[in-house]
Amino acid sequence: MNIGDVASLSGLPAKTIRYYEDIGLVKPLRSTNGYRTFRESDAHKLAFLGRARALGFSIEDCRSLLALYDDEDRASAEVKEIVEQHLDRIDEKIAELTEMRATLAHLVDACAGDHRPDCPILADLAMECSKEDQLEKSA
Amino acid sequence: MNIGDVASLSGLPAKTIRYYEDIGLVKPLRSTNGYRTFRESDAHKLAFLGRARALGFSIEDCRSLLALYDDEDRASAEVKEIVEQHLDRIDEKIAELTEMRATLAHLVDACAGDHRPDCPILADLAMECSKEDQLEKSA
DNA sequence: ACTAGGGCTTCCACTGACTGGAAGGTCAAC
DNA sequence: GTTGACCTTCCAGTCAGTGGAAGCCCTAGT
Repeated sequence: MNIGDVASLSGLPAKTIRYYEDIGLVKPLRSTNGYRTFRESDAHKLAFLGRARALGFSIEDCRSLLALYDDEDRASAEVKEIVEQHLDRIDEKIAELTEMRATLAHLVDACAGDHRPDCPILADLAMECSKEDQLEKSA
Repeated sequence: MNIGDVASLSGLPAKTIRYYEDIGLVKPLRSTNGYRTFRESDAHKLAFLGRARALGFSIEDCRSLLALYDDEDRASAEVKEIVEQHLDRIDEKIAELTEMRATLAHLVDACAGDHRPDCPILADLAMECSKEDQLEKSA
């Protein structure tokens, strides 16, 4: 298989596949004309990578997961460990975004959004607020 | 004020402040020895930037918000527009992460996480599944 | 035999928003 | 006068690709 074939099979851009070879995630053969030649197993690995990346795993996580995938004697605990850590990072991000969301929604609500210059959003970002507001915030 | 002073006032690292000058977000003066000299207004802008960045606004959003902050004749609608768009992007991200989270949590639940090699997580990533499983997934 | 096109190759530069570090100038205190 | 903290610039690296240029390879059509 040439790179275009695995690209359509895996859904990954050819550029990305070349990059994955660069960083050692796949090791396709080369035919005499210099073209990369992908085996079935390479195509599987690329599809695996595509799905792992879609689930938000970092490249280094993917590298570990691929190694475990290749290792017949792995302990499933090792896999689970990686996934659980990733899950924790996702939970942190969701919490962070949710907090931002709440603050922003509050600001949007408070802003008239008309032609006048008065804007509680800018006021808040600039912290042009009274002592009461500050106490309220720290509470 | 030197850069160290505004750094502690704004909570931003000095490196970041230099970077913000590089990209034109702040324009401190220079004293004869070459040191940056920050005015009160610069310190305010940096604090503004710190808060906007903490709320997840991109640098380009920050640039627009700062311009509106400086513009006495702004319409608050312009500010609100930027914030609402940002809010939409955040909602998208939360939705994306929440979906990932659900899939991953499902996988973690299904994995024994012991010394044995059998691992539904890897099986799923590899899509080593029967026709029934595929139907179940697409349903 | 020639040419057009599509696919493939490498290499370099760019993204966002910094961060780390090296090499060196400046300043206040001891 | 020297130590140490602070400041300067510049270069390189982060993460995970993406875009583009220059050039080879292969097949189909004329």
